[in-house]
Amino acid sequence: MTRPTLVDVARAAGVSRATAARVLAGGTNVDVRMSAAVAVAAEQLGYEANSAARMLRGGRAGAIALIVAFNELDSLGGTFFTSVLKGAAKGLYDAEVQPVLLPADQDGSDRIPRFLRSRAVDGAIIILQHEITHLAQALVASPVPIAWVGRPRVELAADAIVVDSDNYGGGRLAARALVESGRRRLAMIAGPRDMGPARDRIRGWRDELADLGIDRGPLAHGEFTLESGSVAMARLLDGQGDLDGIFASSDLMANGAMRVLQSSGRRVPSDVSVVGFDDVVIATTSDPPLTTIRQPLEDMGRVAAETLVAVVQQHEVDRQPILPTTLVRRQSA
Amino acid sequence: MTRPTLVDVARAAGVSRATAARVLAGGTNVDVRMSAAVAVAAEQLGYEANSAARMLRGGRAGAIALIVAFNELDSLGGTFFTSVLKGAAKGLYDAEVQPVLLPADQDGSDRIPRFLRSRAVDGAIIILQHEITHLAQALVASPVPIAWVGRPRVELAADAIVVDSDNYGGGRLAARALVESGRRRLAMIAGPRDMGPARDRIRGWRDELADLGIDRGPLAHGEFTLESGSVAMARLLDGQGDLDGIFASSDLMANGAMRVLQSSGRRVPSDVSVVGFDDVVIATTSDPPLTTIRQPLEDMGRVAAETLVAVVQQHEVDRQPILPTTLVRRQSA
DNA sequence: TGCACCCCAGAGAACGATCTCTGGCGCCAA
DNA sequence: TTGGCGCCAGAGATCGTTCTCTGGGGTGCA
Repeated sequence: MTRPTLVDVARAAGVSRATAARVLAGGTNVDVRMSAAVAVAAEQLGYEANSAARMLRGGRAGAIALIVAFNELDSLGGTFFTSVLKGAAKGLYDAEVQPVLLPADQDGSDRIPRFLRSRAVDGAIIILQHEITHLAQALVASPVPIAWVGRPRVELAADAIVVDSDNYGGGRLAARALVESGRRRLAMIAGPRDMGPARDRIRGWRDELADLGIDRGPLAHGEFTLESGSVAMARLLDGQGDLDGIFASSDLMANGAMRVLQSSGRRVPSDVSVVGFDDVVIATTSDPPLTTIRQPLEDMGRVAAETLVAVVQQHEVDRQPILPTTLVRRQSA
Repeated sequence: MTRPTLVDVARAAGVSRATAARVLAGGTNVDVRMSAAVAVAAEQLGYEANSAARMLRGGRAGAIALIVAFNELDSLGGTFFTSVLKGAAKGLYDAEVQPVLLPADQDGSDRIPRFLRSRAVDGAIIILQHEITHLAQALVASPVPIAWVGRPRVELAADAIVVDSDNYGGGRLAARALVESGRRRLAMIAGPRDMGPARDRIRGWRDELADLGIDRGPLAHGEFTLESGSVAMARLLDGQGDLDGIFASSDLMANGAMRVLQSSGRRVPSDVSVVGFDDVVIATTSDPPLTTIRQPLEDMGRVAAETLVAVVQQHEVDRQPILPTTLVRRQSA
C-alpha cells in the first residue's frame, strides 16, 4: 500500500541508496550493470521520487503560482484571462514546472503572501485586468520573483519582470486603419484613465492621427466592459452625431458600441467603421465580425512563463519584453 | 536572505524547536509566556512553515490537481470548463487546499500519472468534456483519489467519486417547457451517442413526451459545438420543414441551430421555439437570449472539490452526488 | 612487481517540521 | 518530610532525497 521509496528501489537492485539516486538522476559514472538493475527495479516498483523530499533537500519547488481573478474567469471578459492563462500554463508545462492557481479576489486575507513565503512555489505570474490594490502592494515585496502580464499601476523595481504588448503601436494601427478606409470624423472609446496600457493606446492613436493630419476627435472613457462601451458610445453620439469611425480600446467595448450604433439605426461598417482591441473570441462571433488590434495574449502568457522560469534558474534574459500588436481585418472596418 | 526556520523562531523566543512547533500548531499545554514569546518571534521574523518539510514529515500535500484541457480553455466552449474550474478552485480555497493545474491535452506522455505518483497532490479533479481515452485509463488506476465532473465513458469502480447534474431531469424539463408553450412539432439535437450524460438527456426528453402523449419527433446528433448544432439543424430542416420546437443538448448547439433557423427566414421564438442546455455566457448574449436548462456548473466544481477533500480526510460522504438542473426562461422559448 | 592515481560505490549528513519519549519540577497527600 | 503523580519542556528520531566525503579496488606506468 505504501508507495516505494528510493531505499526500496536500491534494495531491489542490490545497491545502495546513493547509487540508485545517481542512476535515476541521469547517472554518469555508474557501472552499466548496476545502472540497468536500478532502472529495472524502479520500473517494476513504479517508483516516482517524492517531490517533498526532493524539494526539502534544497532543490526548487518546481512549481509557479498563477495569480488570477477567479470571479472573472467565466464572465464575458474571461477569454482575456483564459488566453493568457493557457499560454502561461503551456509555457510552464514545457519547462516541466507545475502551475498552481491562486485566487486574487477571494477576500482580504494575506493568504497569497503567506503562501509565497512558504516556499511552495518558486515564483508567481500575475494575470489581472482590474487590479487588487492591497495585493499589488504585498506582491511588490514578494520573497520570490514575480512576473506581471500587463504593466500594473503600482511602482515596480527597475528589474521587475513585466510582459506587455505594444499598446502604443496598436493605437497607431487602429488610427491608420480607420483613416485608410476613408473615415475622417473619428472618436475613441478609451480604457480607465489611470491604467498605463490604456494611456499608451491613446497616445498611439493621437500621434498617428497627428502625423496623418487628421482631427483626433472626441474621447470617452470606459472600463473595458461591454456595458461601459455602450454607455461611452451613447455619450459620444449625444455630443456629435455624425461620427463615422470608432476605435474602442477593447473588443467588449467595441461590441457595446456597435449595439448602440445599430439600435440608433446606423449600419456597421457602411455608416460607421468600428475597430476593437484584444482579439478575443467575441470579436469573431459579433455581428458583423470585428476588425480589431490583436494582442498576442497566449504568447504573452507563454513569454511570462519562460521569462520567469529563466529568472528562477538565474539565466540572463530580457525582463521587460514587449510583444507586437497586429491589425486583424474582419468586417466592422 | 535565507528564510527563517522554526529553529530561528525558537532561538529568538528562547525556547526549543518542539515548543515553538506546539505553539504554532495551535498549542494547548504550553505556558502562556512562552506561547506569547513564540508568537511575537514568528511575527517579527515573518516566519511561515516550509511546506516541503511539513509534507515530508507525513502530512498531506495540501494540494489537489485540476486536470483540464488547456486547448479548450479560451474557445467558445470555454465557459463550460471555466465555470466548473472556478467552482472547484473556490471550494479548494475554502478548504485551504491549493489547486494545481494539469493539462490533459498536451501530448501522449505519462506525465500526469507520474505526477500523481510523486505525492505532490492528495487527489485530482477531472474536468473534461471530450475525453482523452488513454488518460482516462491511466486515471482509473490512480494512486490518489480522483473526482470526475460528469460521468466518463470508462468503467469506474463502485466507490468512484462522480459529480454530475440531473441530465435526465433536464431532458424532461426541456420537453415540458416546449409543450407548455404550445409546441407540438418537436425535434431534438442531441450530443454524441456514446456519452452517458447525452443519452440521459435523450431519455428524459422521450419519457416526458411519452407521458404527455406528444410525438417525440426526429433526433439529430452533434458534438456540443456551435458548428455541429448548425449542421444538425440543417439536417433536421431537410427532413421535415415544419418544426416548431427544438431542444438542443448544449447552448452552443442551440446557437448554431438558431442561426440556421434565422437565415432560413424563420423567427425565434415566434415561428420556432428553441431550448438549450448548460446556461453558459453565450445563452445571455445570443439574439434572442436563450431559454435553457441550467446546469449548476460552478456548484458542480465546488461539490467535486468538497467531496474529494472529504475523501482525502477520510470522512464519510456521498461519493456520487447529482445536482439539480433547472429551467431558465429567457426569450427563445 | 610495486606504487600511485583515478574511478566508482557506499556511508553519512543535511534539508525543516513534527511526533514520541523522557526527564524534571511542582503539587498534593500521607 | 517524603513519595507519587501529573504536567510540560526539550532531546531525539523520523520522513525520503541528494550531496559530500571516504575508502577500496583496479589499472597503468615506471
